[in-house]
Amino acid sequence: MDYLKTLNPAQRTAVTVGTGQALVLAGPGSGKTRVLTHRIAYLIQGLGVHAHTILAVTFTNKAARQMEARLEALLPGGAPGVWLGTFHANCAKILRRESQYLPFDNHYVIMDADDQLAILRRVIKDLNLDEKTFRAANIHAAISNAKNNLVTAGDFPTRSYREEVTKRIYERYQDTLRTSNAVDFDDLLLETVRLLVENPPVRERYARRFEHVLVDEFQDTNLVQYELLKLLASYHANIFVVGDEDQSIYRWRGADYRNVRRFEEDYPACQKILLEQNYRSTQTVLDAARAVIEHNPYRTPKHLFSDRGKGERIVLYETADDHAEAAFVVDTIQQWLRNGKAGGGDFAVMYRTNAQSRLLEEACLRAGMPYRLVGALRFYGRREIKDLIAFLRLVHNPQDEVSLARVINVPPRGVGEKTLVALNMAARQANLSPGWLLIDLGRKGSDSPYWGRFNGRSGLVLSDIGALLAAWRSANEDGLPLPALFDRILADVGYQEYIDDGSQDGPDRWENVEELRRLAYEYADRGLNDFLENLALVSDQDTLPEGAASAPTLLTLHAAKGLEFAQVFIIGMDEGLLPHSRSRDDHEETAEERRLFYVGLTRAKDRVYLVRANTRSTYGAPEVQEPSRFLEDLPEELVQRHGQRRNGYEEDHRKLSPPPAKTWGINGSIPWRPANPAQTSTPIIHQRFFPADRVRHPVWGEGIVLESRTQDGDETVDVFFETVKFKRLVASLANLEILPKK
DNA sequence: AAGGCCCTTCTTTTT
DNA sequence: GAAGGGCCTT
Repeated sequence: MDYLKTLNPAQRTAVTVGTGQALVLAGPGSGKTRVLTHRIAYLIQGLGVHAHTILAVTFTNKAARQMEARLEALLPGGAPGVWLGTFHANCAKILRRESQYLPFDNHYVIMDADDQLAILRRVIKDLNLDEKTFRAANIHAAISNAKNNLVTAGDFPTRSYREEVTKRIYERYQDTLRTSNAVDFDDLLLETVRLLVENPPVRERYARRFEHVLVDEFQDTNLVQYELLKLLASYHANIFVVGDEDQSIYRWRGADYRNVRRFEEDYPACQKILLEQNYRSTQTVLDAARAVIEHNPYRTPKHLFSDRGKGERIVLYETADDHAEAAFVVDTIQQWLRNGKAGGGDFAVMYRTNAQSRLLEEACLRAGMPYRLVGALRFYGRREIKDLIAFLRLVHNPQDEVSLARVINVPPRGVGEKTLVALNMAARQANLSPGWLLIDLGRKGSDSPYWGRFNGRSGLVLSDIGALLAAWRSANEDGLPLPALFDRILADVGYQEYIDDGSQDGPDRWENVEELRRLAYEYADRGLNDFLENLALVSDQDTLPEGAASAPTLLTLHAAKGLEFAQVFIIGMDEGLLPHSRSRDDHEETAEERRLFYVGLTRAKDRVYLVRANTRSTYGAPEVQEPSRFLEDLPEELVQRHGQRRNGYEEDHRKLSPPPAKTWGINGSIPWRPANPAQTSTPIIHQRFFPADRVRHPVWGEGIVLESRTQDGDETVDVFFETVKFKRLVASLANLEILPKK
């Protein structure tokens, strides 16, 4: 067992800990995933445990895949048979197998967030409720929250009018799911728990099967997940969990880091192992991160240490506005790339909200710099993708009312509100789902008993659609391969002509369809069911191509968990963004925002840049921003400040360089010279340009110097030109002429 | 029934 | 500054 030799003592203790319960509290970069994979390898190879009796649960598909890859490296042939996947994927698998005990059959479809909102909007309308008072999104949150806490529609409290109404919506929503032969994300977990609680023989079967249960990111489990684990481990009670309270960032999804403490109470004999050696970051990064996280109450103190040395100070850079913020990030990265001291894949840019990626993308495009964007794009959220998935879902499960409503008139074929209502009415009276009624209409035409329920024109149109659906279903049952089915649907409805309609983004949309088609090819031998299940459970966060990246990565702080990069930019270090305004008044939520910042900081191996903007456009209009309160937590000696003024040292600064007579620059604010010269600068050359200097460029004309610094034997000047706005120039090449002060 | 235009509203974070 | 909904016209 050579692989044990590569572990440090604490890691080895964790990997080889005896049976029973183990709680591994692992700081960032301490080899958490390593411990988990080695543990599995040790169980199989060292203790002779059968792979198929091991259940390993992760939160993201990305993490699951990563573990799979590492297992393959560790064990010859990998560890096939291990139930390795996300909570949701493992539950889907169990539900599919045990559908005989469930209120839906094994052709059930999984409703995503958009589908859920669509159902709720309709329910709210059907109940004649005011859509402003009862917003679908809020109701959705309430229902999801209930489900995460094991509260079913029947159990939903009615202490207030609002709760009463919510309960009614919840019930109707649940009815729609069932008549659609569907579950939502939360049902996957809740129904599995219910299955195991209500059917002792089934519980017994799974509990006996899973000799070992291992859990990653345990701090992010919610109550349903915790119960599920307890049920699954109820026979052998071998449960090995790994987590870090300080990295709990999914409270809003019901995650409760106190499950860590609950675990210790529920399993008093559990062995607790701390992993404190960090193999990722410099001591400066760790010290800064600790200074931040120590402001949070109720946590297990940890002493992370690193032997990587002190490293570079954290750069705090302030810009005039959000455009300059993005420009700074892109320019800085490009500088590193140009001098060959870093590769594109060394960089990550992190932000609190997806909306912040837009300006970054634009800046990258303008600079001609390739980048990888995680999430945000919402490939699966695109109209054309959702359309095609809806067709496929209908073939798989004609009861899916959400999908039917989505595509019954795609491409437009004359089915409007009236026809749809007629269809639904007829279906309800026939005690049949609209989808099945449609198929009957398609198969029998005017001989169908339902034909008479529609006027001539809509009857014709509906039976046409029904005929298509019926034909697709038979083709699928006769074993038509998935890609061929996909093509057939495209051809039958004339989808290409519909989506690539000569408009500007037509070709892009069609390209997306082809991308989905390519994906269908990969599932050719696994079939429609697996394809749909994966589409539902694989998120946009997982679309990031793996392997050595050569371009900077743009991602949210949430998506960054579990990853590491040589250099990390965290942008939007402003009050209202981080911490987010929605969490301002709640201590627990502010604490979570702090953990989010902590997660971001600890992703960095070598360098951190914290960037903020003095004004920023949130909706449309620019608004003045205050620096994030978290910046105050950083010890001054770990930080280098650059860019615009920052309260505190503003006064000193005025003495050093008198403000120019005329207000210039962006939004009327005046950039000043940094208080401390850059640590990295090599003062061999004499600095020629200073903030607020007026300069002339042969091409771009007159501009004003925002900032200048000497670095790597040259002087880099940031200039704001009237013509082309912000530019970063190398002084020796740019041929800049200094103009006399006005 | 469909498409176009204007209005509002909105933004956390994701399986 | 986008996307969805409501209201208008064809």
